[in-house]
Amino acid sequence: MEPSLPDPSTWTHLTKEGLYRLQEEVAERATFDDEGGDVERVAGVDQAFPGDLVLSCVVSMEGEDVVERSAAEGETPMPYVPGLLVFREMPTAMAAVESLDDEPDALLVDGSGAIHPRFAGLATHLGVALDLPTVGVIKNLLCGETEEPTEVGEANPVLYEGRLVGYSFLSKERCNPVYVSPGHRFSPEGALDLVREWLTGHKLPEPIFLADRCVDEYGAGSRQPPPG
DNA sequence: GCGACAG
DNA sequence: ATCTTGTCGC
Repeated sequence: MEPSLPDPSTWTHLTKEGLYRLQEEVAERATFDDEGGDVERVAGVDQAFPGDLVLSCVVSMEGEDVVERSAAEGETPMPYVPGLLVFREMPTAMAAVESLDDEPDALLVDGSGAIHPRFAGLATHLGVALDLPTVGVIKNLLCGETEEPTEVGEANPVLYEGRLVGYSFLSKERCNPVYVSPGHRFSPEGALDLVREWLTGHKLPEPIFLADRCVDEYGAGSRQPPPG
């Protein structure tokens, strides 16, 4: 059995180099192959940051139906640093996913996967920590090179350090492309397929779109558990 | 040294 | 991410 990753409470005591090392370990444990099996239930994950708080919402779906929602909140552990976003969003995102009554077959995360300086974005950390297949979707490229797609449905490889880490993908007319990458237990192609399957007319796949709306309402309202 | 840089 | 009105276009 592999040794478990350090507890989130120790992260703030680590140096930048220590955090980099942690990400490298997570990347080593991640698998970028399609070994998730049948994917029926998919949950979207997104965060918001009102004041000093971190709010996370998860919306679990099967087909067209929302089958469950969950939320979690906490204080910001540390400021946002490009490449180290995971240490800011992980704790509440994990808590929100773990508070679901029924575990989904896969996670669509508002954050990157293999498209990352050390091949371990938020989606990868969540996947490895929860042992769930995950896919990362971002709106701005963190690293790597790609040819921007110009036609709806067009997807082009994102290369970083000679590796295929994901795809730039035009999901909707008159929108900027999104960048899709495997988090854990998905290949770059499988990750792109999952995003395509969960597109319903919005720029982002429906579970993430709804998690986005959910977390906004959760933060704007009386911070009560989100309604159905 | 300078700029770039998920959310 | 967040601070924010109107406005152009489907």
